[in-house]
Amino acid sequence: MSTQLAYSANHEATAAPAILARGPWTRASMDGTPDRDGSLSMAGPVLHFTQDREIYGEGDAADVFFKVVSGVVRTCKFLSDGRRQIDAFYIPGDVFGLEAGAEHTLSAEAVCDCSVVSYRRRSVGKLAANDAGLSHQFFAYAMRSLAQAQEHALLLGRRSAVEKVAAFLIEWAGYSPDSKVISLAMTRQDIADYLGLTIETVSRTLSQLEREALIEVAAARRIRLTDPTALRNLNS
Amino acid sequence: MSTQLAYSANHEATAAPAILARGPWTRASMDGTPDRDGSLSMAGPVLHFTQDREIYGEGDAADVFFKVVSGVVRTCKFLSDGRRQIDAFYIPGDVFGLEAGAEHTLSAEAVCDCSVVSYRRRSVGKLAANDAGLSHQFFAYAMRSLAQAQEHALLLGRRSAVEKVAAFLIEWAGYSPDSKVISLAMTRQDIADYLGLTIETVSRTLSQLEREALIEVAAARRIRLTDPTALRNLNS
DNA sequence: CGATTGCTTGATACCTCTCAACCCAGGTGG
DNA sequence: CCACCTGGGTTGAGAGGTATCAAGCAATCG
Repeated sequence: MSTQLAYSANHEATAAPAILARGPWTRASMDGTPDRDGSLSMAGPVLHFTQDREIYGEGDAADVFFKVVSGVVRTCKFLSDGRRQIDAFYIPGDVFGLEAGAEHTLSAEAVCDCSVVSYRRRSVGKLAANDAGLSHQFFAYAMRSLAQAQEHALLLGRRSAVEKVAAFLIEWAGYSPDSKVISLAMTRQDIADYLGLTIETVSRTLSQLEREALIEVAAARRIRLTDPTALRNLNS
Repeated sequence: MSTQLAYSANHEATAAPAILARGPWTRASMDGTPDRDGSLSMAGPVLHFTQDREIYGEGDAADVFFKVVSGVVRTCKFLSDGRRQIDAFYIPGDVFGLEAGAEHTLSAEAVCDCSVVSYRRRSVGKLAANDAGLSHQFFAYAMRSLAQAQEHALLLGRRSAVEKVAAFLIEWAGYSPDSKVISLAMTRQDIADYLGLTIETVSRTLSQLEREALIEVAAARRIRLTDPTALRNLNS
């Protein structure tokens, strides 16, 4: 938990701007999001969620969407027997929960204690109708999410456990202030459900990578990339 | 090959309208696509591709996108060692190849001989800028594709081979005129790469389902769903 | 402290892959 | 016309990777 708080604090300090700046094209952030173009009036209240609290469920009315202020959020789907597939993690600055239809197609939950801003979708729709630029932003947002989902499908369908874990580490190194040390907000179970593996396989694979001196597991949630290049080469 | 031709002919006969009507919210079709709202002038020439011909490659300039007229198209990604993940199949009426960025993020190939109409993206963008309805259609299209990709990720990450194959059969039964008999345009390899399996596992699983009397493999590309309900129950 | 939670590790089972042989239908050319 | 070849599909035997089941460890929290 201390690691989680450290992680959150980390991002709260650098805050949204830095993360938005890092690359809107690789994350589900939106430069055109209301509070960036000055029309802050559209933003609803900031909401707080404690760890593992559901933000919305699959099938819930999608009349609002959110932007992460601090902490980390996950979106996921469930099978009736409880199997879970995590679709994406969202870090400060990222937008999630935006839908075309009336209902959410996934659930969203707080990975750690986190706060999010909500936006009424209706008012955004009206705004977009009069603002070609903004509506293009929405399209771009959707297509960016799509590209990520497709990359994720490739990983799930065609990569081995080592490759999956390596890809995960590299992805998160990119979001870390120090790209050599990763502070994870999520549990092994979250990682497993994101990669389509079991918790044990994730753990074993991390141990294996440590044995091979590619990484160093300083603490369970704190991983140093000893050899990022070799790690990257695992994914051809 | 005879089965493929039969399949194509089938769809050519009923043609785009029927397939669009079947449910734009489950497929990557677009009601707002130019040739539907009367501005047919925007459509480029109809192009023909023979089986397995590449329509565009990952990284190619995405200045045009396409709509299937007849036949079936697949979009996919490759790893450097040749592993392939098929992202989606497109049937007549479906739009594919639309991007937010300048480049295609996937490759597209002809599953069987097929013809497609091309559209210049630039002109569509201009049109959308003046037409809130159309630009919303683009957003809806992207979000629909996203929802499909997420469902696909759940399948890839959390379902067993039988469940995957059953899901595939049920999906295609939905696109078939007779929902009990499926005519497949794609090879076992295509199915395998779509489901994240090997060709042998697909074959074995189909045999198993036939042994259990859930399906009947009339011909390699022609499958009758003997017990659709049981098949559906496999996916909880 | 004892209990709980998250994580690691081990032993084993099982599912899917790999490698290989074979079948079958269609097309080709002698 | 038939032998042959080819491509797609099926099936089998065995290997391997990941899951399952179970135990143990460390940190946190009451």
